Amino acid sequence: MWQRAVVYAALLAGGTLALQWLDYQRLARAHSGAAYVLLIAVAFLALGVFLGANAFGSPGRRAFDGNPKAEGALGISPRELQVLHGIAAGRSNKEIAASLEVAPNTVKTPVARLFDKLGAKRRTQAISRARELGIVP
Amino acid sequence: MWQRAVVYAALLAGGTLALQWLDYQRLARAHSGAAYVLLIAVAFLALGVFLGANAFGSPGRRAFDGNPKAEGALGISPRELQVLHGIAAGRSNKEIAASLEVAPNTVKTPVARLFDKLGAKRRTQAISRARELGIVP
DNA sequence: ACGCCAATCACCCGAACGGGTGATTTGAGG
DNA sequence: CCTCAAATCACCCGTTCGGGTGATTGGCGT
Repeated sequence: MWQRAVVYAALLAGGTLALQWLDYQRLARAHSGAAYVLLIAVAFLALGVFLGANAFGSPGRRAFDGNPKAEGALGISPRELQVLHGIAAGRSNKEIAASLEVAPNTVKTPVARLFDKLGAKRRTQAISRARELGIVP
Repeated sequence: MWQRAVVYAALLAGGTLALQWLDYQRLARAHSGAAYVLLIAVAFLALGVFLGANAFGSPGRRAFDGNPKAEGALGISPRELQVLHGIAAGRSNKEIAASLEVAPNTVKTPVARLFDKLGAKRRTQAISRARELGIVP
């Protein structure tokens, strides 16, 4: 995205300089200079708006892909992540176990380990922590 | 915010035109015109970036103000909302009761009513539903 | 006046959870 | 080979939660 914007900027700047050079003789006459400068200003304003919106805007529109850094730092395993998403979706251990096709007792182990890793005492706190860390949306 | 940007734009445009007019004589000489045009272009590019970022960017930076429509439609009372925020923050009934300065038994009533209104069977599900509805961030 | 609703609170009891014990299996790495 | 960690699972037992019962009070609308 930044590469594309840089290309656009280079093209526009290059075009501007080229026109400047070719029209240098005309620029010295009448009032055409003021209109020309305004045209440049408007063009660059539009480019700036485009760049600003794309560079700084709409982070929410990107697909959520978790926070692999935090997951790695906390040592969250793939299974723990699966269980965490089940918890955050509002499901009980029993329901999570059913969807993972394991016994309910089995779910309790990654749950307990998630609590340790997230510093949580209960499910709701684990969700809250995971959201702060960007691990769940 | 838009008003401020418009003021900035008007000032910059006005300043540009004033300089244009005052320097019209100088513009007809040497290469100073190319440098001048580039200066204008850069200034408007910066303004554009600023406008773009603020107009289209960072929706997350706005203060979260809930979803009063959904709250009203579901009939969620101010107390219930307080309790919901406590739940979403990962707190136990006991902790929520302490912060609201009521008995733990008292918290259970709005909790139960939130579950009814959100169609939830447990706290985690209530959080999930409330987030879907935009009631909690 | 009455009815409704929210808020407060107590209590009963079952379910789910969560901390703890333990066991086994598997796979990766040294 | 050994060690370690993850995953699987069972069980014990205490805590929290949640559905239910009930009561009282206060505010608002009819």
